[in-house]
Amino acid sequence: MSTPAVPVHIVVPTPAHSSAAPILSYAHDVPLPAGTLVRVPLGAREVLGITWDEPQGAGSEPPKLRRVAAVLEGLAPLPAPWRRLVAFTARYYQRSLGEVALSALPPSLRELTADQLARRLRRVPPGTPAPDADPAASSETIVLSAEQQGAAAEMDAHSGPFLLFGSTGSGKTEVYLHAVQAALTRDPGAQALVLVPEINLTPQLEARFRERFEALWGASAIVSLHSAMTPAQRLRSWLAAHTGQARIVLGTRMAILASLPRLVLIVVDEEHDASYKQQEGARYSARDLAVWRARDVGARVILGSATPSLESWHASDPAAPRYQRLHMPARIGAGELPRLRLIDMSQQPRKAVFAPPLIAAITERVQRGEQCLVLLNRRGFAPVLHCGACGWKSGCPHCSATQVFHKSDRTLRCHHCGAASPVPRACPDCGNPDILPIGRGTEQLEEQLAQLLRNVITPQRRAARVARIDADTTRARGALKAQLAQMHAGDVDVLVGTQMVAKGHDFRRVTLVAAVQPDGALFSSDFRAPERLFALLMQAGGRAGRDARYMKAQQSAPELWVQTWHPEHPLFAALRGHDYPAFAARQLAEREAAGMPPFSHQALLRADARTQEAAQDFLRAASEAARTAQLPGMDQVFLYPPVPLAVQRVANVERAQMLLESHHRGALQHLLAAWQPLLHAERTRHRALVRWLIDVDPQAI
DNA sequence: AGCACGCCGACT
DNA sequence: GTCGGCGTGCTC
Repeated sequence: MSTPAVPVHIVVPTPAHSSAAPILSYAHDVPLPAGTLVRVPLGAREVLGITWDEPQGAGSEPPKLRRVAAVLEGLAPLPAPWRRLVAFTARYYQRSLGEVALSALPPSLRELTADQLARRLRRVPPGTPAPDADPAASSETIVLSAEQQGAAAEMDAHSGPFLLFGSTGSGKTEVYLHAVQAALTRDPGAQALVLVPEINLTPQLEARFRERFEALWGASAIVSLHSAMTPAQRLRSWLAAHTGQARIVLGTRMAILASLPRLVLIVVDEEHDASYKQQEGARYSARDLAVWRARDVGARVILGSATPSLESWHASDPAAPRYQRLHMPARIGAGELPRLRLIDMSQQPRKAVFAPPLIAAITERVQRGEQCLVLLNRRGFAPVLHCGACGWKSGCPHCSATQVFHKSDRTLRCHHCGAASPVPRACPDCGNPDILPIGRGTEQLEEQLAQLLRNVITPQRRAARVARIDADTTRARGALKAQLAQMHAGDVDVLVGTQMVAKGHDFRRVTLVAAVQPDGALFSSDFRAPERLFALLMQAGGRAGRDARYMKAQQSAPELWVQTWHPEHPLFAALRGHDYPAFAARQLAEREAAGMPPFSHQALLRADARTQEAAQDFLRAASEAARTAQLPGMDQVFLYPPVPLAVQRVANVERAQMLLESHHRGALQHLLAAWQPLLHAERTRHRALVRWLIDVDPQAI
C-alpha cells in the first residue's frame, strides 16, 4: 500500500566525470517546485539534492524510481536565475550540473538533515529587514571629486557593464560605495555583491562598508562570504543572502555563486587579478560569471582596476565597446604617483642582491623616519642548495622541482607537494660539507637588509627594524593582521614580502617600494606574464606615497625602484609614465598579431598519469578520437600537440596538457561538449592515467 | 567521488 | 576456514 507518487527531477552531487545523467528522477507524493532542497538516496548513501527544472530531451528513466527521503522545509526554493547561473557555469566550464550546484551551497548545508535545518532556521529567524532609513542618517556627506561624480553619473545613466579604470588612489572604493548606496536606496529590497580577489582584503572592505551603511540598513544587512570563515559563519551569511536579509554581500570568487534573489549590482574590484579564476573543480572565472550573471538578471556590473585585464580593456575599446570604460586618472589626496628608478644590474657589482644605490636610498628613507617595502616573489631563504664538489642539488624526490631552503627552521621544503626534510649537514651524494644556497628568497633579503642597515638609526633614535610578511610568517591565525598593525604603528622600517603585501594594503608612510628581481616575467613562456608583472609593479608602486600630508611634510618623493638586467624593455617605459593604456595597446597589438586571447579563445585538456608518456598518450588518443569522429567545431579549433607542464611532475604524478585554440568561442564550446563522452571512453583504455580535466579560458598556459 | 561488489594472501 | 587488499563499475 505505497502512497501515490509523482516523478521529481533532482540534481545530486555527481562527480565531475560521472557518466550518470546530469538530472536524476525520484518519486515523491506531491510535485515539488524547482530549487527545493531535498535529501535523496544515491547508491548506498543519502545525499543533498536540489529539485530541478524538467530536462528537455526526455531521457531514458529507470523503471523503478526511488523515493525522496526528506524535503528541507522552511527555505525558499533556489530561484530560477540562480539555477540558470549554475547551469551556465556547468555547461561553459564542462562540469556536471550537480557538482556545480551542490558546491555552490555552504558545505554545512550539505550535511544537515531536514530536522537539523529546521532547528537552525528557528534559531535564526528570518531577520526583520532593518527599518529603512532615516534619510538623515544617510552618510551622503562625503563629497565626491569631479571625476568620481562623473563616473557615478555615467553609472546612473547607463546600464553597463562598466570598466572603472582608475589609477591607484583615485578613489575607486568611494565610487563603489556610491553605486551600492544609489542602487540599494532606489530599491528597498535590492541586494549588491562586492567581490575582492583575496580573503585578506575582506576585513578592511567590510569595515569600510559597515562604517558607511550599518546606520542605514542595520548590522545584519552586511555579510562576508569566503572560504576562511567557519562552516557556521558561512551558513549564516549564505542564508542571509538567500533570504534577502543581507543587502550587501562582500566576498571572494566563491560568492559569485551565492543565492541572491534581489541582485541589482555586482562590483568586481581589482578585476584583473588572477585569483578570480578558480583553480580546481569547476575552473570558473568569477569575473566573467559576474558579467554573465549581471546581464542575465538585468543587474549592473562594475569591473574596477588600475591595470585592467587585457580582456576587459579590449572589451571596452571605444572603437567597438561591449563594456563602457570610465576613466579616473587623478590620485585623490594621496600624493603623487611614484617615480620609477630603474637600476641596470649589469652596471652593478656582480652578485649584489641589492644595488648600492638602492641600499643608499633605503638607508636615507629609514633615517628620515619613512618606511620601505621590498618585494620578491619567492619564499624561503634560497630556492636550491647546491654542492660545488659533485653538482648535487636539493631536488624534491616527488616532483620535478628543487626543494627550497628555509633557514628559519633549517628545512628543505618543496613548494609543490609540501614534502619537508631537515637540511643535510653535508652533501648526501659525496659527503662534501660545503653545500651552498643558490639564489635568494624573502628570508635571505630580510637577513641581508638587517645586516646592511644594522648601524642605521631612525629619528626615534632606535636601530632600524626589518620585518618580513609572506605565506610562512602569516600561517598562524591573525598573524597577518598583527604584522600589518606593527607596520602601521611604525614599529617596522623596512618590510620584505612576497606579492601578498603589494595587494591592497595601505601603508601610509611607505615612500619607497623596490622590486628586487622581477626579470623572470619579462621573457616567460607564459604570454600573460608581462601583463601580471606590469599590474604588480603598478600596484606595488601604488603602495608608496599614499599620504599626501605626510609626503609634503617630509619633502621626499615616492619612488618605485626596479632592479633589472633589461632596463631597455618597453614594459618599463610604460611603467615610468604610469601609462597603462600604452602598455595595453602594445600588448594587444602583439596578441592580435599572434592570434592570442582576447583575439582567440583557449581551453586546456590536461592529463595526469603515472608516466609522462602515458599522460601524453591519452592526450594524443583524445585528439585523434576527436578528429576521427569529426566533432562539431573541429574545423574551427586548432589542437596543439601535447606538452609537459612547466613543473612536469608533482607528488609523483606526471602532468601533460594540450592547448585548444579557436577564433570562435562557440566552436570551441561545441567541440568540448561533444568531446566529453569520447574522453570518458578513452580513459578506460589508459590504465596509467590518474585523471584528466578541462580548463576553459585558462589564465596560465 | 563514494561505496558497493568481487576474487586472492596472512591471521584466529 | 575468515578478514581484508584495492581493481572496476554504478549511482534515478
